[in-house]
Amino acid sequence: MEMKSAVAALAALAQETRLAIFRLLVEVGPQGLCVGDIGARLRVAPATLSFHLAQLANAGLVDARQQSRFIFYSANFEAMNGIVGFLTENCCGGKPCPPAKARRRKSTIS
Amino acid sequence: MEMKSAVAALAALAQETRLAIFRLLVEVGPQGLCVGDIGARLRVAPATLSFHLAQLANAGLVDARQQSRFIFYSANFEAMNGIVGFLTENCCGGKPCPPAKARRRKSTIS
DNA sequence: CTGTCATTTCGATGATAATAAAAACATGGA
DNA sequence: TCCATGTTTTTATTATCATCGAAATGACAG
Repeated sequence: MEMKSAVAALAALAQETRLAIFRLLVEVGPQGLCVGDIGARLRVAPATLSFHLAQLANAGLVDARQQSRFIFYSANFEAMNGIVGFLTENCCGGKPCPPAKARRRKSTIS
Repeated sequence: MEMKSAVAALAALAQETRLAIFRLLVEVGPQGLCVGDIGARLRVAPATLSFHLAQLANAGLVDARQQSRFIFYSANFEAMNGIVGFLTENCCGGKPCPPAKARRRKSTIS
């Protein structure tokens, strides 16, 4: 994952409603939830919810699949893995964030 | 780390200039860099840089210490650890993001 | 085809963010 | 003290974001 998509993914999660949506989708697993159910559980108006889902989908954090008349959104765990990996590699020096010791690993991004 | 501070930390990193600043500070280690040096290396105007550093500091991602006439900013690795931990626990189900086993076909209907 | 339900798009509005020039605020040396 | 330098605030401008009602789109059942 490079800088630009990392910023996009972080920005997608850096919003209370969207983070709540994503966490809910993580919780329910690969099956996901349809838009109406998400809105009902988080108390988000349809238009607002659609807006946030579009941003999450655009950032690659969620996938959408049509099932009957409903559209089910589910968390994309690979994308999440990518974000965690990016942060770990680029912002922790590759380790689970060491205790401020000599660090000379260089980042692999330009 | 709870939801609100997680959003704040993610928002602080969800900006190209700030992410670049933070990565630079991670790279140079605990010693950090003074504002002028950061600005010189990233080509950011003083006022803009101060604005972003304030946001990073406010989110707890960087620490500032005065040294002579200069103010050195350094990455706060614990805070970074906290973010990674939050994402892993809340958005990956506690695991390093599960395998692609239960993953269905990805039919994004954008 | 037609009606209905689920979701998205449109249009508008208030809120927040990023940027930079200029002024103000430190801090340390002369 | 006074000056020079490093950093932050102020002020203003511009751009982007979050929200919602209303209208439009899309999908299925009959």
